[in-house]
Amino acid sequence: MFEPPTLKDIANALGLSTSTVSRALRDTYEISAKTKKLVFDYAEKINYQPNPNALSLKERRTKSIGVVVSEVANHYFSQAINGIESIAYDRGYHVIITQTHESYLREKINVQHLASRSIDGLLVSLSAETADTSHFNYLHERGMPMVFFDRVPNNINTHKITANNEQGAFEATSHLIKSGCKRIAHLASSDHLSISIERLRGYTAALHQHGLQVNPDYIKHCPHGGMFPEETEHAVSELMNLKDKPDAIFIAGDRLSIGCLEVLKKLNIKVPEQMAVAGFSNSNVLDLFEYPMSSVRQPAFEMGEAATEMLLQLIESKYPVTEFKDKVIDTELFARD
Amino acid sequence: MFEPPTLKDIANALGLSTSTVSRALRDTYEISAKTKKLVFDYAEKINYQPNPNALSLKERRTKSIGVVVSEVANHYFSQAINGIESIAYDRGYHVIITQTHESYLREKINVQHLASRSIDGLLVSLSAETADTSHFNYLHERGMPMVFFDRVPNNINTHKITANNEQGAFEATSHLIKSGCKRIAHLASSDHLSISIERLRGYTAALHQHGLQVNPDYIKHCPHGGMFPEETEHAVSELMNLKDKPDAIFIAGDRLSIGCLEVLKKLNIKVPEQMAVAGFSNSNVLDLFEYPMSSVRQPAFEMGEAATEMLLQLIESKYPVTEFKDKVIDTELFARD
DNA sequence: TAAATTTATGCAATCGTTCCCGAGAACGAT
DNA sequence: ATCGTTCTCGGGAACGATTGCATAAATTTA
Repeated sequence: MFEPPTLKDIANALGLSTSTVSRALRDTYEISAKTKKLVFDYAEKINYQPNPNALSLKERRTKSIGVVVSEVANHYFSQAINGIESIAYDRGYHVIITQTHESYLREKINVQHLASRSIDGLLVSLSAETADTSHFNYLHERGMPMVFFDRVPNNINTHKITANNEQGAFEATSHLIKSGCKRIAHLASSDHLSISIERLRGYTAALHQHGLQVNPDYIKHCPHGGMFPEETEHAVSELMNLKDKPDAIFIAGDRLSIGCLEVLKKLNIKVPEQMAVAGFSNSNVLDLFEYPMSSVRQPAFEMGEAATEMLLQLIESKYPVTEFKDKVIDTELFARD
Repeated sequence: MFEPPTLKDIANALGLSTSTVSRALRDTYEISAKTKKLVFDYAEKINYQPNPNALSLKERRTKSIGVVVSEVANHYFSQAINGIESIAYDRGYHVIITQTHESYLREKINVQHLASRSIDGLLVSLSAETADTSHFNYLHERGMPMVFFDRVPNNINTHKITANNEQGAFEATSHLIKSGCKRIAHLASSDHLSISIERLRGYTAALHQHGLQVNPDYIKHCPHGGMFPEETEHAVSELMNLKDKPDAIFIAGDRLSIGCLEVLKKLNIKVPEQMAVAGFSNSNVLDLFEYPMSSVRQPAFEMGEAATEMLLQLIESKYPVTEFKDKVIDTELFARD
């Protein structure tokens, strides 16, 4: 049905060979000016576009990069994607976005799919379920360029870019403490994620620094990052059923924040009077509340940009890269009362 | 660097020809069982994956569809995309997502890019800026299968799927009236979009039915659908500067709703005491407010599914399709007080 | 005028895959 | 022994683009 014109079409119409047409279009020195003009004009007229599949086959690259994130509905990721696209488009690369919905299996399938689509490189933020990264190791060992951002593995030697999670968590927790909270709980994503570990570290550091005890009962992990509402509900309920209820919660993520607020509303617990809340989130909607929650913002757009820069550097490098960067970008605390 | 195995590699290793290997892998009847076994096992061992570019070149199709939406951060679109992916993946298609950010130029570039990537079909929701659809007409005339959803053009004859915008707007506006509001303003996206026209129609119908006048000063359009904060701010300020201020606003979209609430908060106008608000939105975060706004939900996931079904039908049809559906799905009003 | 050089173009291989042919072997039937 | 089938398999031409090499014509040089 949809049959775009090819080099051969131009060649036949003009009584030239495909090689001449090809060279004319690519403005090679060995083609005469008038032939070039002839070809240019005709190509323009029929709106010729080179077939990208033929090109990819020949050049052995697709000029497209794959992106693996948990969900585009997450504000952090949608902003990061905007950063990724801004760089990629500028450099002539296409971006293929896939979502894991925090599922390990989905991640594996997506990565497999992307690799089989012969993309030039991979930009990844791990799913909450992912503990085993062998599907990435496999590709990495075979030379597939990849850069991790936000949620990074520790056993793959490549560029990584993360927010300063420990600092962000420290500041948010400290803010809660300074607001007068004493019993601060922590609602976290799955416990093996790099971001979870780092944010937990910041949280405990803040407690220690202010002479508060770390109460293990106050720390709740959601293995699927709050992807299932029941998960969050269960965690928050457990906190509320403690005999020594927390008076604040430091929440480790966007989706968890929204989920947690939903549960608190359902339980009819007033925020912030009965329960102070602060956490990581890139959603500006949270500012619309009568009493907005304090939030740690990650520089999502910049992280997307930086990760893409790094990936393109890997892709376009003539020699195998052996020195890898581990870039950490500071977060920003938007303190509210 | 990353050189996946090819048919030839298998053929050489096994002392067969590429055609035999090809046929063996595709389980053709003319290959003996033991040869098949041999090939299968070896292919399995080296994890052979057919080169998709070579396949696309040969088969003249890419098994991927392009999606054009304004923003993935919009909850309506992120849910629609989930619907699209659920169908597409099941049927073995890949999904390439592009964002217009409500820009006509960006849309044109993206569509051009997608077409040049020789995708098999297109799933489109128009940008707020788009008045001229000739970039789609051009492709459509040449036989590119395409399905429009949500924001549809009226001069392209193909499958379309929309929410019942008029009904939704009517219900939301009626709800405001029944809550006692008399001077109901309407904050809309750009005035040539199909959704804007239909929602405006529902809004005026509701006013008429309840014996209220339609005041043109109360109707404000944002040409970029609130993509720029100043746009919304300007529109809302104008409403607030009227000598006969509205007592309610019916808002035509997700982004506009959030933008409008931001402005109202900034102007220190209490919702809903000083200003009742209702509108189209698929964001569940709005329910977290102390006084949640009533919202019209579109069945985004289902719309994505349906649009994809239709598109795949067009793509895979043996004969040119001439009968086109225009599916309208009902919205649902979530009334709050 | 013949040889050398430049200029402009075409031929053919290549990328990885499929598929139309055709080739050879095995086998049974005549 | 010859022929027609059937079963396996390989050769080679596509698909659309690029590119090294060959070649013809045009031009310059000796």
